[in-house]
Amino acid sequence: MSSIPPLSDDSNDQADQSELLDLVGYNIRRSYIVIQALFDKEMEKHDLRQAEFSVLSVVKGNPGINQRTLAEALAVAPPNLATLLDRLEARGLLTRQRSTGDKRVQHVELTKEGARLYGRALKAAAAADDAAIEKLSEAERMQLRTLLRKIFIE
Amino acid sequence: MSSIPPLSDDSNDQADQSELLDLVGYNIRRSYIVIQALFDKEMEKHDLRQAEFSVLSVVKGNPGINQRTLAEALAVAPPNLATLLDRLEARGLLTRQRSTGDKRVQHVELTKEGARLYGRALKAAAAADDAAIEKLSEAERMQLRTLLRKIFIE
DNA sequence: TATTGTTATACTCTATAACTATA
DNA sequence: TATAGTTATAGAGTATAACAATA
Repeated sequence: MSSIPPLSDDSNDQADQSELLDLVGYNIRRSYIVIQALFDKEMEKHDLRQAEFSVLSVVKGNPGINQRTLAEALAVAPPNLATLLDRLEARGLLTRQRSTGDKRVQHVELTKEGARLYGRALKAAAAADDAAIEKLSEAERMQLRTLLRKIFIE
Repeated sequence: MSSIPPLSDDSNDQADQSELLDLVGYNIRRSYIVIQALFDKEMEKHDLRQAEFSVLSVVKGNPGINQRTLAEALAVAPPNLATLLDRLEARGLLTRQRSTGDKRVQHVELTKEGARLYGRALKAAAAADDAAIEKLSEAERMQLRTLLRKIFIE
């Protein structure tokens, strides 16, 4: 006489999450988790966090940018940008220079060392990016960037 | 004789961030910030955070799911799931029931109140989602979900 | 009065180590 | 020994209030 096994504790089950997957927001969130992990792992080598990398990038592309414009471009709150810049300045990666015109304003620029580090970090960032989207064709990658941009560009 | 104006403090400039925008990861990050803000605002009405909403959703779709499977499905660390469930259970939205087979396992289910709240919250979530992707056609929305899923589905 | 940037601080999210009880 | 779940805690990220200096 065979005994009836206990009800499954669904030990090896995969959960159905179809309602969540219908939401674009949830798909963005999950993708963000994956790409963030890959990015952080690459960036560790250069001792840079995401926000720090993006600061270096925008400062490099906009030498002498002021902090307000920088904070706005990166969607970072001004108090958090201040401490971000403190760290990067202490590491000798950038400089803050008081404006001669409006003395409230500070102009931010990369140092040579900052530009050098950013150059290396950009390659690492591109590598992480590639790893995350390895399953996408070149056309799909372009498409993805375009679609996402419609969400956050005003 | 006209005086020369001081160098621009780029007061109204927009920063060039083309190198960042080439990275899919950065586009995901920025979109995530936008959609998250819309989502949170909608969810406030139901006193639910993102992680709490996703727990309710997966439990509703998988009644009796155990915590390990739930944690894995949502990419939430077990200790954080435990405190998440504490709060939801204290609010009477779900129950944890010790398995009769394996007494280490707990089975999670929504209460009637939990199911009711989730029903309302899902509508709010869909509204936030729609607001974020209002510029996308139906075909583009589908496309976006498909592309993103290729990043985080193993 | 408004703006740029700072300091201090609090809150949330996420991650890890150490534990329990069961298997 | 390994697994399910918990507790405690630390860290990072983000947000707000109050301030100083300048416009």
